[in-house]
Amino acid sequence: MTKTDTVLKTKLTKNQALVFNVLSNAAQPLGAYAILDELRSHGFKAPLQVYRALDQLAGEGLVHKLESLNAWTVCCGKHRANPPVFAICNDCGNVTEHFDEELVKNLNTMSARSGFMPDRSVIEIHGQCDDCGADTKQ
Amino acid sequence: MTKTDTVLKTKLTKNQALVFNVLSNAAQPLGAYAILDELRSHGFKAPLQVYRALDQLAGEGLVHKLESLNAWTVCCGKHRANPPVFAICNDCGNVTEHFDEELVKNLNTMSARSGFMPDRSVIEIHGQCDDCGADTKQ
DNA sequence: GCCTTTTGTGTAATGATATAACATACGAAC
DNA sequence: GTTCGTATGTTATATCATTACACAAAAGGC
Repeated sequence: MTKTDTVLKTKLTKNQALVFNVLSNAAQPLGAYAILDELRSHGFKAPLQVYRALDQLAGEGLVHKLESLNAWTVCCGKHRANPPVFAICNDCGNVTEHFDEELVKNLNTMSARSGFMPDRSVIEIHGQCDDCGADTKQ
Repeated sequence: MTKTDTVLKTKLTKNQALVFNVLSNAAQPLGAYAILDELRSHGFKAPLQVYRALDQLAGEGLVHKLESLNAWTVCCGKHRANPPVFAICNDCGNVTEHFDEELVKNLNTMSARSGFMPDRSVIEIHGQCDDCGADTKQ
């Protein structure tokens, strides 16, 4: 717990709240075992305590899993029903969450062409963020 | 080796060719350890033999990793420079590879807004495929 | 040729991520 | 206050991936 004990939108259980707060205060996405280590001082001893909380939080849309990093981050909260798009910087590791109506339409159109019914979308773009790009332009 | 010993586009090493053929003949994406098991009869003994081949094949664009499944599949070969989009059926597990110029444009536009330079995109849509959707309609 | 360098391969050990199975505690409903 | 569902605790294990080191085979210079 470093920055803030974030206001919770939903009634969370003790473990869910602990995990959510660790993620809220993290500068970058964390792996489940990193979260576990953060919470050992609160009595956490086993990965399952973390995974259970993460699964429940993800189910409520409060956190997302970054599949290509095997890491977790809090939801920015700005994308209503739209699937999130993550931009992941190869250099500094920063991750930003975005959403785009047009892109969602495209995905739906594309899915419809083959009769596919989308349910959950994983969109993660790896590349170089603005800051790191600026750094390398001498 | 069941269906065909697929014609190779590039000069592959022995292990790369073995792994590529296993994936070519698989109905669905395979995990690295499933590939390993398929190749034990060819003398494979350690996961690294599989992972090395997969990394090299992925580098040449001959196979893709499905990040949300931790599994691997051959490239359909139809998407030139465009990032692939995978549709993954929750029910039957079938995975189809697509691409879409419009979608790529959207991703690029979206990235440009925040000064992000895309390099590699992971786009995986989970849902229900046409066949499985038809099954559940009465 | 034959030496050197690069690339591919073999093997063991370990690290990192995730889940199964079962036991216990706690709060709400009745 | 007993029952029942949900949350939690704990151990063990499954699954996915890499490190470190050794050896072999092909490619190029001379």
